[in-house]
Amino acid sequence: MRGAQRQEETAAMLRHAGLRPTRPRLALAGLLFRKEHHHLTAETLHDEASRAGVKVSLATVYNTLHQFTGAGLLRQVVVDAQRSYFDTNVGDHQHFFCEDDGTLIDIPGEAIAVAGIPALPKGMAVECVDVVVRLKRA
Amino acid sequence: MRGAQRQEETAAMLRHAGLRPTRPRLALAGLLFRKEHHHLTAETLHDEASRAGVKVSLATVYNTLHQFTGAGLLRQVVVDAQRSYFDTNVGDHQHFFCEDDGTLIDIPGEAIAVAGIPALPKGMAVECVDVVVRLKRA
DNA sequence: TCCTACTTTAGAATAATTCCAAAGCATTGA
DNA sequence: TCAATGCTTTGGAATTATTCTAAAGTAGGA
Repeated sequence: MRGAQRQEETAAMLRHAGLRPTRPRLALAGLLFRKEHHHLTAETLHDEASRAGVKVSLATVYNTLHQFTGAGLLRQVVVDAQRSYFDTNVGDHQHFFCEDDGTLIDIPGEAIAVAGIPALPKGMAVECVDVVVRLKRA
Repeated sequence: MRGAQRQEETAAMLRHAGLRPTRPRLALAGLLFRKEHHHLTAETLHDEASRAGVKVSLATVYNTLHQFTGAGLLRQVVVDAQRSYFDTNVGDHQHFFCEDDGTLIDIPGEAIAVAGIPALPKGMAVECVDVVVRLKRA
């Protein structure tokens, strides 16, 4: 049975991340990682779950997204003061952001390069470098 | 009288930006541009105004910050889903962001460089490129 | 199976920001 | 200079996204 096997793989991934493979986490992970990379918000994932017949509270969706982000399974992209996206692609890459429709588009990590970051303040370490190229209709 | 002259300069700046030099706008501009560049939030500017004896509503602070940003007098820096800063430095530069204390530190534009931005989606133009180097205590 | 600690949940609470309709001014032309 | 006109400001309510809370549920080990 395919579904069962995938579920077991997902459970292993969660355990590996130090998270118990609970029903909500398995369901959300299933929705998040079933297909190619994409960008989503807590709200859209919650809706998607509802549509898929999975009943999880919005609070759980937020908890799960943050836990997954902390575990390196997701990446959070802040583009706007009122909207924050989660990206299932945690590889090296950056984003275009269309201000008109709020869409995110990936920029491959091989393409883009940031050079010349100055010496860091004492005792600090770089966690990540986020580049957002903001676009608007010409 | 120095104050009066500066006020007139500020008024000219606002008119040039297509904004009527009203009392609230003159007062806030005075606070914003009186000293070297800095980073602030609507809340901190509102507090600063109160302390300076200027009575403006928070709504007006928000309006004014957005109008100034639209006019190119300020730049908005989004670092966090719940906090957005305004920067009085609209010149070419980027930022370090200390996740621990929520501080912003400038990175001079001469220092940092972003290369390899791919072809833009049809009909789109780059509005700006924002780089945030996220730091945490080592 | 039972225990314990980790999770989920619904709904309240928070925080930042925007909306609203009424009252207040800056500007312009007579 | 003065009034008419339309842009502005205001306080408070409304909105939105997110987090908190306390109680009920569940996974995993002994």
